[in-house]
Amino acid sequence: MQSYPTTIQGGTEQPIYDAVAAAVLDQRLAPGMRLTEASLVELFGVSRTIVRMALLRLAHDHIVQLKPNHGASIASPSRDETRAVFEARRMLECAALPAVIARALPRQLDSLRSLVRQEDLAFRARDMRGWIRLSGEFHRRLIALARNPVILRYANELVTQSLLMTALYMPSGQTACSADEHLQLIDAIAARDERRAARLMQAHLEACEARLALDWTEERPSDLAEALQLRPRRASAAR
Amino acid sequence: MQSYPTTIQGGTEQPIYDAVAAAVLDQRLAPGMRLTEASLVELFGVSRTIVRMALLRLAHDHIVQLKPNHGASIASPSRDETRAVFEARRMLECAALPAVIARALPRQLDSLRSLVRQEDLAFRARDMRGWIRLSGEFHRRLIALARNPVILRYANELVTQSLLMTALYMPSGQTACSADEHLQLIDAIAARDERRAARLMQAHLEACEARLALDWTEERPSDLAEALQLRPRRASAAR
DNA sequence: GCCGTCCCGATTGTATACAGTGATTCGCGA
DNA sequence: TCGCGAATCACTGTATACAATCGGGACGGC
Repeated sequence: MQSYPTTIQGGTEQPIYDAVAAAVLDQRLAPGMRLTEASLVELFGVSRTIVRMALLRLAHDHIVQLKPNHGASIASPSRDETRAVFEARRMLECAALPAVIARALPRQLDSLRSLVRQEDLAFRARDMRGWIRLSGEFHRRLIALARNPVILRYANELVTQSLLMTALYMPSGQTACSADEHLQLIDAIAARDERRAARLMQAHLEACEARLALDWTEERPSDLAEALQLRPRRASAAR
Repeated sequence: MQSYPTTIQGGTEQPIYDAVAAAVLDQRLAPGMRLTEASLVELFGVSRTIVRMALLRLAHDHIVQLKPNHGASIASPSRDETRAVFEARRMLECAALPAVIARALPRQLDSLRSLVRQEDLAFRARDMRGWIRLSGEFHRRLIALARNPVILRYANELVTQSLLMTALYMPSGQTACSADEHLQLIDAIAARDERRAARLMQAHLEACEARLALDWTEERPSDLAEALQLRPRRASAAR
């Protein structure tokens, strides 16, 4: 089970994909922000064809939303989607832990520890963007130790989406992911304690989700009647 | 946690995507088969633009391979990829079982049992294509009971790829997935026995993988020297 | 006869032109 | 001043034209 091309090496659209993805991870592109094809054409000096390919790939990875006849905007996942993604992460990352424990080398765990130190540094420096990016990076590199390209790809997707959700639903001035929990997790892995590692990962991701304001106002009503808390007088095909 | 659009509703390219995907699931399109843009244009009566969008999506889902300047062919995953996909399935589908047990309704399990009966019928009728398709369908519908759209999407991808791998590496006249194992799995779920269900799923997927001829000839040598079982006389940058 | 080279056909990669769609705005009339 | 409708604009959806690239076959030299 060795490395094989995990992400299809794109062609000319790759720079656009990378730039948008990086901007989302750094939270420079906020959820909901529109991406018109024309603006990207101008920024990257390529034709709309290329831009559209990039947008199609970004949409497939749930980084942008693609509404017919309305173009692309940075995805702004609903609360339901957020809950589903965090549940999926709990399943997936916990399930990957045994492979991580079996295959991780001590020096890789050390490298992970130094990453957590950076994370803590960024936090103390009040560099929230860098800190959030680094804590995502931690999960990515942890799952990478399982040496399964398929799981790694899925985990990458989910972590990226989680960062979007954090940007959307994190109450300002709140913390997202504690570096301490990350360190404990590494220790459990180093000790080859599958049960404890799984328990810590589960609790950690639950805590991350709990810190988000997913319950404050349940799902902004998309329907006017619902928003006004009225029921339509006449039957109008209640879906 | 309700349903939200799990697959991005494509536009005009959807029929092409569906046709190719269905053909792969039915094993009418064999791995490695080439798909030229021109032929799809003719078959579907749309422009190359649309065909390319379909191919891009199919490539993203690892159903077709897209080599630069060489166009598209049905993916023919390597043995390493096959092992990785089956390992990922073990992780993912086992991890999803607790949610399945918690959320599945009795009538849904009954419907699943009738699916297994169909599967058995197809097997007895020597309808191998139908049988393989149905056994894939079983896994898909089982994971759907976890009611997590994200996990469902990933499971769908992996099952589809597994079918491709089965087409590639299944020794002819061999069985792939036993209907009996499927029934036992349903029973364990109905009994809400998480441990047994997980053990059965793990064993079942391991058995599926073991039936494939992944070890017969280890990875066809890509290098001439390796193929002739020689070592280069002079040092030539051994990678 | 064998090997290297050149050319040609087929196929993909990219750009652009044109059509269709949705939303905003402007103008007209009450 | 307000409401309503039509023209307009910005943008995306689709088709097509042109450029680039790769593989194979013919040709000629050795």
